[in-house]
Amino acid sequence: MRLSRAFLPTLKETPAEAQIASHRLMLRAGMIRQTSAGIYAWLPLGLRVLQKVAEIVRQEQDAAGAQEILMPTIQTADLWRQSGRYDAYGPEMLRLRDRHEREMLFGPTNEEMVTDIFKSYAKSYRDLPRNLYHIQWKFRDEMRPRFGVMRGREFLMKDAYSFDLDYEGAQRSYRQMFVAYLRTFARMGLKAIPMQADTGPIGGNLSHEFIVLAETGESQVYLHRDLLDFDVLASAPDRQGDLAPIVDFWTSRYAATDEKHDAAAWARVPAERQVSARGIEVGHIFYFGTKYSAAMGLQVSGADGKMVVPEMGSYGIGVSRLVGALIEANHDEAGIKWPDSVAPFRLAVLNLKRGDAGCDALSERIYAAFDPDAVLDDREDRAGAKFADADLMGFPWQAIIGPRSAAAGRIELKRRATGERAELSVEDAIARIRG
RNA sequence: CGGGGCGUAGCUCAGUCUGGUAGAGCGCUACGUUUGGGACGUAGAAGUCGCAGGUUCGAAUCCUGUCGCCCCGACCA
Repeated sequence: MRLSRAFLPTLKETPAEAQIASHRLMLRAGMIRQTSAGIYAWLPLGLRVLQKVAEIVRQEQDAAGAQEILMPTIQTADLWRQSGRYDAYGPEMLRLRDRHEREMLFGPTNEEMVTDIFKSYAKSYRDLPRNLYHIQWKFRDEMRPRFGVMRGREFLMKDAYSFDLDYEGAQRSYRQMFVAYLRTFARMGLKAIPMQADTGPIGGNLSHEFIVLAETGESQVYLHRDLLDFDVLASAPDRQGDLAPIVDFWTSRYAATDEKHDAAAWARVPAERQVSARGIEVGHIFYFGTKYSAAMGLQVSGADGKMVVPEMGSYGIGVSRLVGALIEANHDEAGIKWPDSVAPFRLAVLNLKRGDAGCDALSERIYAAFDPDAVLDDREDRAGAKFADADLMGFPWQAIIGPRSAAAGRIELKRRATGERAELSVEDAIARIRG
């Protein structure tokens, strides 16, 4: 992408409405544009990140055996009346009427719908277990949207729904998702810690919130430092095998949000291993038994010929919220510092002297090596403006090409995250960026 | 939904108290000078002052209503 032709509008000043870093930076970097309270248009830079985040989520869901579908945003009230949630949900649900005065709604979640769909086809115990997920826009009419995409009304969410024959199976499905979540967030460079969450009327211990630590987090959290030190990606899980040991490792160390905080248990964590911090919830998994399967009339024939009501769980990841959380966890005064795996572009090529034969040639060479995963700043701007924009938009690598070094056939390579710089030949720079 | 605040140029804001024909900086356009961390000069374009009523000779300014947005709280992926 050549910046001289790109729609990547950056702002020098911060729009007044933005309070927290991620919101400020998303507006300044031209990632999003608010269209009304809690509702945003995603501009090219933001959309690329959103898609990269979604793709990592997708890969890990697929690896965990879940299968992608896509359910509609608009649902009928009838479906929700079957579960009793149409009346229970309250004004958070955006209710609509179509031209025939039929009652509709913009889905805040999809338990009813997925259960209804699954019910149409699943007839036998052989049709289980299954896990279906989709990545779709949701709407919750929050009383008070805030913090940009962190707490919007419309948001992109991955939600998966598991169907199992019995509680043992539901536990296995839960563990698959638990492990998939650990890997998903780790691949984005985030330390997301599973913390015991409210299980509502079901009870048990099969509900966890995945929390990313960030200064601007909405809730206070307490955890054992072991959980932060553990390298999730160091070994690949055996998904066919027993995942319980992995889950046990995470759940045997103390980790709780404010609401679930247990001072007595916390006191048993060695003082030097105690971490108390602010956190952002980026995922939530839970088992809810037969709540929806029973309400929606889902049952299948068991091996013994008797009808069985499947056990279900649901597993959410706030995809659009993650973009905000990623920035909260990776920024400085100058702007965003994207982790490689989710960066909108891997490299920014800053041609500091457009028209200089050496600068132009080197710029084009290194740009061509990474296009379309690179931007070329070929604008008619001064060097300072280019540095500022590249730092703001947070590309992991900057290839800085000025007449001084270009004359010697060399460029300056800067790593955004660390500020580290090196003067290299184009070939060496390309190799370094490829990693 | 309770409490508070704000709507004036693309952005950040002044002007409102005390009514008198619309302002600044940044950004944008043109030209010149600059050229490694958001340059400088000159000239220029750009605003139904959120919207609707009302008061007044005259309203961004006063009054009434309304819509929108932000912050704190309760609530929440």
